Amino acid sequence: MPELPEVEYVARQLRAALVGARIMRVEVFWPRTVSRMTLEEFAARLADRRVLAVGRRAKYLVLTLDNGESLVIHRRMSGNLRLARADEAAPYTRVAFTLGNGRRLLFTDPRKFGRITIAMPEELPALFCRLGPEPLDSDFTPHVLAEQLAGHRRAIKTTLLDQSVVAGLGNIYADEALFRAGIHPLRSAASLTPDEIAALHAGIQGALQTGIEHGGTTFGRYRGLYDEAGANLEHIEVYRRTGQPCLRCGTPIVRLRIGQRSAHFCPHCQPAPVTSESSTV
DNA sequence: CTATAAACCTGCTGGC
DNA sequence: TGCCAGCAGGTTTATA
Repeated sequence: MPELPEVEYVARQLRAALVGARIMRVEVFWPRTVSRMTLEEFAARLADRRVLAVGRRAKYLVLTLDNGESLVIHRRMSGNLRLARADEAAPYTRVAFTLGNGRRLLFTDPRKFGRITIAMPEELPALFCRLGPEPLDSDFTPHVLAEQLAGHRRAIKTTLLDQSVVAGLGNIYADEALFRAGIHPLRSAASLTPDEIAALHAGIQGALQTGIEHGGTTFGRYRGLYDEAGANLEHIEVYRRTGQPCLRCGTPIVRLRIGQRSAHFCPHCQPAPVTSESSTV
C-alpha cells in the first residue's frame, strides 16, 4: 500500500516520536517478516539500542541506531507501523518493539509481504543499489528524468513503476502524475518530448508533495503512526475513479490493464498515442 | 531489453 | 446466506 508519500509521512511521525527512545525487547510473530538473519540475531542486535535518526530511501524506512547499524523496513502491500501503549494489541501484528518510554512500536501486516532487516553502514549501498533517483531531491531535474527515461520503449506507466528509473512511485501516484502531465499511460517512455518530460516532472513532484501534505492516501488499510487515515483521497484525481467524471473535463475515467497493473486515466485530457509513435526512431 | 507469469499472503467486494 | 472469481497501494525471480 504505501508509496513514497505514505512512507515519508510516517517517517516524519516516527522522527518526532522515536528519536532518543530505547528498544527494550523485540517479539516476532511471523518469522519471514525478518529477512537476512535468524530471529535470535535480529533480537540480539536490537536489544538495548537507541534510535538516533529516522530516514527514508524510496519506500524504505531507515532507523539509524546508536551502534551505527540501521533498522530497515519495507511495508510492501499491507504493512503499517503503529505506536501504541505497552499493553495495547493490534490485529495482524507481525513484529513488536517494546520501547523504554512505556510504548510499543507495532509492525502490522495482514498480507505478510513486509520485510524488516538490520544492516551495517557498509551494507546499505548494496541494499539500495537498484534504486533510481529520489524524485523530491533538488537534484532531480527534468534533465535527470529525461536521462532516466531514455532508451526505454516500454509504456510510460510501466516505466514509472520501475524503481530503478525513479524511486518511490507506486500505482496511485504514477497514475496521478500522468494525469497532471496530460500523458496517456500507454505512451512509450522514449517518445516523450522535452515539454512532456517537463510536465511529467512537475506532475510527479506535485502528486507526491500533495500526498505527503495530506498524510498519505487511505483507500483501505494504510494508516499513520497513530492509526489515523490519510486525507489525500480527497485530492486523488484519477486513481480508482473508473467511470466517474474527469475533474477537469467531465469525461468518464477509464481503467486499463497495463503490465499486470491497473491504470486509470482521462481519455480526453490524456490523448492516446498515435500509431506513428511506434515507428519513430 | 521487454514482456509475462508466478510467488509471496490475506481480506474484501461483487456477481450469481 | 454461501460460494467463487477477481481484485488490492509491492517486489523478486523465472521463463520466453
